[in-house]
Amino acid sequence: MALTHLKSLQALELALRLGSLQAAARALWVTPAAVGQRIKALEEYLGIDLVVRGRQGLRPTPELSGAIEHLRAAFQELGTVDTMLNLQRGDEIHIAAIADFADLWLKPRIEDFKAAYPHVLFCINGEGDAPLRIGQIDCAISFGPQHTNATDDLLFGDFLLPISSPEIAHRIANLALRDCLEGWPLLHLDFYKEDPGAPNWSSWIKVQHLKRTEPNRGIRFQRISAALEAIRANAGFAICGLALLGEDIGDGSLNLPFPVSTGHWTTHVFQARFHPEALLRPQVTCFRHWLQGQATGTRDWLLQFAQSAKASNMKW
Amino acid sequence: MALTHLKSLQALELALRLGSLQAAARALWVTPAAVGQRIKALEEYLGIDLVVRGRQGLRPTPELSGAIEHLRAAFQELGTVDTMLNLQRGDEIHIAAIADFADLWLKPRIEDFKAAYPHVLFCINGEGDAPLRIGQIDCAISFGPQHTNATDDLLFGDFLLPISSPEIAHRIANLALRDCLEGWPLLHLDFYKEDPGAPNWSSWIKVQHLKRTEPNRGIRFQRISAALEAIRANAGFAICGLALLGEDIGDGSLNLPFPVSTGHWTTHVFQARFHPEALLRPQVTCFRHWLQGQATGTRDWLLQFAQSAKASNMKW
DNA sequence: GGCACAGCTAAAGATTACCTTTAGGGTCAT
DNA sequence: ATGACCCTAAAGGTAATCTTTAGCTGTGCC
Repeated sequence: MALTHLKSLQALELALRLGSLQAAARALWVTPAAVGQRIKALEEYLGIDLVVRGRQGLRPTPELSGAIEHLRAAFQELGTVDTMLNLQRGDEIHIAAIADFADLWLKPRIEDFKAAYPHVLFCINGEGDAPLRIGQIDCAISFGPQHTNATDDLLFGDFLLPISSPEIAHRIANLALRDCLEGWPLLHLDFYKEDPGAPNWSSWIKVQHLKRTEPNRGIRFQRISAALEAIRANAGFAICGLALLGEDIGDGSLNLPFPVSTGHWTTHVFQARFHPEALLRPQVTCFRHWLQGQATGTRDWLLQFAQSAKASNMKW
Repeated sequence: MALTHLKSLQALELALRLGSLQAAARALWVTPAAVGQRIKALEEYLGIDLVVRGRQGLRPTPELSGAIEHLRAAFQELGTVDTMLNLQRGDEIHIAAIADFADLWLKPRIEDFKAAYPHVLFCINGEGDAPLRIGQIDCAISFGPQHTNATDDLLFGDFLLPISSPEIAHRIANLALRDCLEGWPLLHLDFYKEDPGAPNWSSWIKVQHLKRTEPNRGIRFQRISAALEAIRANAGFAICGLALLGEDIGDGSLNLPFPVSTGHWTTHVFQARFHPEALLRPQVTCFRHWLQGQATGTRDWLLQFAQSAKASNMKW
């Protein structure tokens, strides 16, 4: 009374769906003869014919026709099971991401993914759960001119605005706008230096008509995270992309002392390129979709934020 | 990329559904160790645990939990496929039925069943597609007092009414009712003789207050079909159950020259008894349901027919 | 605690299902 | 015709999967 000939049923379903034994054989990674044998075994077990080899492909016999839709549904479900279980498999995803992006955007979010797929290990820029292996970059995330080819996923461009510590923001709150910067150190982030659209202090001050001596003087930072650290310690002001600040804006640990309307979009964008071979692994594809979803969230958040400049020209 | 470990998935689903490896092993007709191996093989292939052996049964791990419902659905569908294909298998169903019932009710209808399940062969009272084999009665159909036990399926009781050929019906159409029978032969069917509720000519005529000499005289028939033949040849009248006449009433090849209100229900009923072991074969169970459905159809038809006596007291 | 019992696990050998290979026979288009 | 394509048949080998046997672990009972 037990269900037998599962492999025969599988072959039968595939052969009917694909229309030929050969196609089914390719899908199953076996020889066409094996598929024929599987089906024949079931036919002989049942004592009835199941398929007729007609011109241009296979056709089911009347005896089988009633069961076909159930057969198809069954293997559809099994396919889903297969995918879901494969997603839970142990796998290492190796990511090479520009350091600031990895530290400030990717790593804080990736715990969310790891919670859903606990057996997936990450190696980000050589560090993480999985050890570094040579030649194993599944996903590279860069910041640069937008590529229009299909192999790159656009994540988002950023929105740059001066930031400071809450303390400094408080101290300048009552000053006239044009005097706000005078006297404070200006921190310069190398990160955006190549971006033709990203403002530096010199250009931003000129556009905003602020009073400021020596706008190019100040400390240069190669790493945004180091600059943020300095800013939290009241070291001065920096022009930084909001997307990388994440919670720091919302929870008040960093402030935006100038109107949103003074911000500018970068022309460079963050984009991810996946190794085509890596996308054969369901985990990688799953991660890709997750990454796209997260990026869309950030993009929408930035858009809404920048939009708010028009609605209310408030200081933050 | 092909779906593998089908047997493992089957064992997994069964073990989870039944709650233990042992129960699954019984269902699959293998040893418990084999079930454990199947599941373990899948676990090792995936590299993740799928079940935990907790107190009182198996429980799925979080990694598996999301896929369980799909797994269950898949094997539910496959079970349906299995049943449907098994129904199409070649099988012989051996029926012992009281002859008149077999000839007049069962055989005319059974073509319908055979069309749906072309590979099922029937042997009815030793005749038919399948040869007679000793000790192989799957279903016995009798006419007698209704059994109240669960092993007998009630099919229907019959409704008895005088019948004649159309010609005779036409000839008596203008006579006074009480003179209708006088002069015609009365045919007696042995079939209903044991039934205490079934009228014979003598009792029927007395109740209807007809004028008739020697109501017990006439020809006796052991087989209803022979009597019907005679009636079609204008041999006279017979009191017969309508269920066995089938199309003959509807298409006018036999007539009911007296009002429906003069009819009587039998106290005996047709009932089917299936061999318990035979019911393990899906074809037999399927036939049983078909038989019940057909019997219900006849029962409803009879009821509606008898009911019509009250609505319109018309002659047929 | 000691003990039997039930259910799962481990290891090894046996068996069977299943696959590949090779060869052959249809059908269709050139 | 003839070659391409696809399915079928038969034979042999491989690997999956089963059984057997023994051992382990927790549970209930004395």
